[in-house]
Amino acid sequence: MNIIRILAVDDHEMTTLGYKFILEDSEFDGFKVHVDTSKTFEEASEKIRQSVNRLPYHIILLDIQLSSNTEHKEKTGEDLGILAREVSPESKVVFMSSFSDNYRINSIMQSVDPEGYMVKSEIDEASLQAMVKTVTSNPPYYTQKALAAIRKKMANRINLDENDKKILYHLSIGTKTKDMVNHISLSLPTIENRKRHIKALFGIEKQNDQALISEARDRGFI
Amino acid sequence: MNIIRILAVDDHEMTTLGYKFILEDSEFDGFKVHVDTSKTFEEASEKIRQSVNRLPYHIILLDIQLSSNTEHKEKTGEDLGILAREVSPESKVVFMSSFSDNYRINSIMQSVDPEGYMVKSEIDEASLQAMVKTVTSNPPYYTQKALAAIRKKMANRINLDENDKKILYHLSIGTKTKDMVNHISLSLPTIENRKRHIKALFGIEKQNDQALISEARDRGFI
DNA sequence: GAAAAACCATCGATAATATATGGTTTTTAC
DNA sequence: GTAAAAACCATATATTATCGATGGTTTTTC
Repeated sequence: MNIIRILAVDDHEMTTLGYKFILEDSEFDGFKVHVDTSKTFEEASEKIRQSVNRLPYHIILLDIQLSSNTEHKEKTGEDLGILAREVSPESKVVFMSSFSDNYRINSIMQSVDPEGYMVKSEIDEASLQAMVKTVTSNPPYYTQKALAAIRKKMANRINLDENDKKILYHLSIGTKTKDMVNHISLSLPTIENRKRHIKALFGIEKQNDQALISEARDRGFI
Repeated sequence: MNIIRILAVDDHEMTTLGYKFILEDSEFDGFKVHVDTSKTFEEASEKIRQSVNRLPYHIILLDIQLSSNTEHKEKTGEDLGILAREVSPESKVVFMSSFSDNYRINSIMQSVDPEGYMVKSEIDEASLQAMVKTVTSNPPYYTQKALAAIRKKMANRINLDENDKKILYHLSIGTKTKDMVNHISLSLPTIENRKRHIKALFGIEKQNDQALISEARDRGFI
């Protein structure tokens, strides 16, 4: 009987234990599952590094929000995914996240391109089992909310460049326009100009920022 | 018992009859299914137009390749999808296509943004039933091959404009560079320049067109 | 090996973008 | 309500990117 080795990373131990108990008790065709767990970025990256010398993990399950030992640098599950791709390219990466917003999902789809993305509210025994089967045999596996976000993005004809997306992102988290110059390498008038330009693209000229944010969210940018 | 009204459009009658027999014989929770069929663009568009005056179709299943009565204008399932969106916006649109190439799927995701996309080789009784359930309650529904194409596209950081995509498309169907001026409103030197530029973006400078095509296919553009 | 096509480099023209400046309108905070 | 802050807008200039013309070299194709 083959063994599928899984590493589950989440700062809430109950969550990873849930995955472990469900998956190790499940019946699969032709294989059994073994689940390791980690609670921090450092612990998980160490386990991934060590695993590649012996038997790499088949699947790595990652929460996005991770509490870190070394508080000064905030490392997320996304960083862990990027690291996993580098040191353990054979492993399938699956995100298990509370986030179902477009910006996050789009970002992860580009930086990691994971074999799976599950929104936590949609995870249950059946979907966990289906995820393992699909990811090992015929990826990808996305739950419905992740799919809906992906669909929104795909349906979009408008393609904004990196700076435009940054502007929208900062707007959405409440950064003041005049402070954006500290995060984006553009001058203030240019940022104002681009905002006006994006509004025109969205067909919401002469309206305030709230309209812009809500339209951008609707179109899957944030 | 509620009735879910479906219109299935395919120029091969056997195919639509297959959908009809399977779905009308299926057991669903709380509803039954009735399937109308059409073989041509004209017949289907007429049925859709008439339906909105009485009871619009809940779901419209569209093949992409359609033979047309009036041979002079080639109307495809994609055009029918666009038309359906206009005249019957309540209806869910699902493509049932042999095409699983990225260019086609991307194009349809942008022009129609369908609630479902099924690659024909992946259609069976179970997936048909799952599609109807998902599309009516919580869209979208994509089969694995469609999902794989969508994933490829999403993972792409590079965004090419319409002209670039046209160039790649024409390359892929064997159009000669010097003939592209007839299909794209750019001069020959500009097209050559853009090809060089795209190659640079893809990291395949100083290589021939075959490499460009294969890289573009790999990245989900064609 | 000759013709066709693709490829490349340079250059002037054009269009898009960035930024500085100075102003008006709207929000926000007290 | 009012003063300060922020957002918004218009104009002008500089910079950059893109286009397309020309003429050449290299590679394919038959």
